[in-house]
Amino acid sequence: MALGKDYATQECSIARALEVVGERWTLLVVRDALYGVRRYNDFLVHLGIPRAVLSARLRTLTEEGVLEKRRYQESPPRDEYVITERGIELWPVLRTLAVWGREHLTDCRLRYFRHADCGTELGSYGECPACGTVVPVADVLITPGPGLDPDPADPVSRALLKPKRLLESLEADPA
Amino acid sequence: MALGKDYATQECSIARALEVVGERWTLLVVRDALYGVRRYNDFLVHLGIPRAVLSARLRTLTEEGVLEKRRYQESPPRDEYVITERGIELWPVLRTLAVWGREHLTDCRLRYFRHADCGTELGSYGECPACGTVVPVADVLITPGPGLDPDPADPVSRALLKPKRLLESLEADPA
DNA sequence: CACCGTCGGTTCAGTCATTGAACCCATGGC
DNA sequence: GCCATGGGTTCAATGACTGAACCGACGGTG
Repeated sequence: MALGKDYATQECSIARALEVVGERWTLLVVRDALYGVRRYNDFLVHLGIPRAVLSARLRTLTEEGVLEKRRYQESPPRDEYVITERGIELWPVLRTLAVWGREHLTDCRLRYFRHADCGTELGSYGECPACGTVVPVADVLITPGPGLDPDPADPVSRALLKPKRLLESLEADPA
Repeated sequence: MALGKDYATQECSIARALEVVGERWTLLVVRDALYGVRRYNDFLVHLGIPRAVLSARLRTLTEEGVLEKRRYQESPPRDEYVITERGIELWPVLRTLAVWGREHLTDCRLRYFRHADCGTELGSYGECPACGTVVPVADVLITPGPGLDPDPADPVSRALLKPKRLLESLEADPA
């Protein structure tokens, strides 16, 4: 957080969590990482975030163990940021935020989260109403809704127009 | 949010939600409101937040329909801020944040959330494992854990040392 | 070899939010 | 008359965010 350091006096696991993921942009970076975004430039164009802020967020998220920086080619040296187990466990937070935002703030469906096995839309508690089970993150299928711009400018948004599973690396061809 | 306005380009209900509750302190104000805090001064001492920021947060949360400002006595005029249905629906977000913070960031249990009817601690999905039902917010009992300071300085923290239901107005006698 | 483009950054000046302290005002109690 | 309480506002200083510019390592092209 770091305006006046942190939520100093708060004995509360919510406050502790917000010290890590409560800064501006941070949860959107985690969202993108869950969506399969891994490369600096993809975060950059998809979020429209200043480079300095992105660098700072990637660094602290890596230090906190939410992302892992991984060399994926040697020449030229290139790193990607992959979400860790600790980051994956933030999915319920993002899912519940999405539910709240959808119910109260948007008038048109932007995305659906579905159970990949059967295509049913997830219920409010992250369960599959058809199968009656809680759906693991890797089995969540994200599909576009009617409210989404059908021809977005950046390649990451274009790649997200196709249904895909969470966590699966996103291939954004710049075409 | 309002550093550079908002998350302008994001077509995403998570981003919309964060525009409303993503600013520093905002989710902690909502947490306190769910815990039963209603009065300006109680928020102030419990959060240790600058007065100007608290006033700003209470105003925007009221404008967004998360809190409702209500006159509770006429002379001298006194208002309280009561959480609305829209605010209550943020409970899953705060609960999942608390679960994540507890799992990854704290080494000692600070608070328990229990089903008031049977005393069982809530499961990861907000359900009562004993009764097999999702527990409504008003039936969540919040009880202190071993990691909590047994003799806190401010009256709100002292009032929260006793088990109480969420939403129920908190009586913080200044004693 | 010269030149250009890409990726993943850092640096920097300007703007805007946050902080903490001080001040304010209406009312009530002594 | 005087102080206390609740609920604020104002203000200077600090520090985070923004956007643009710059940079270095490489690869590809002519």
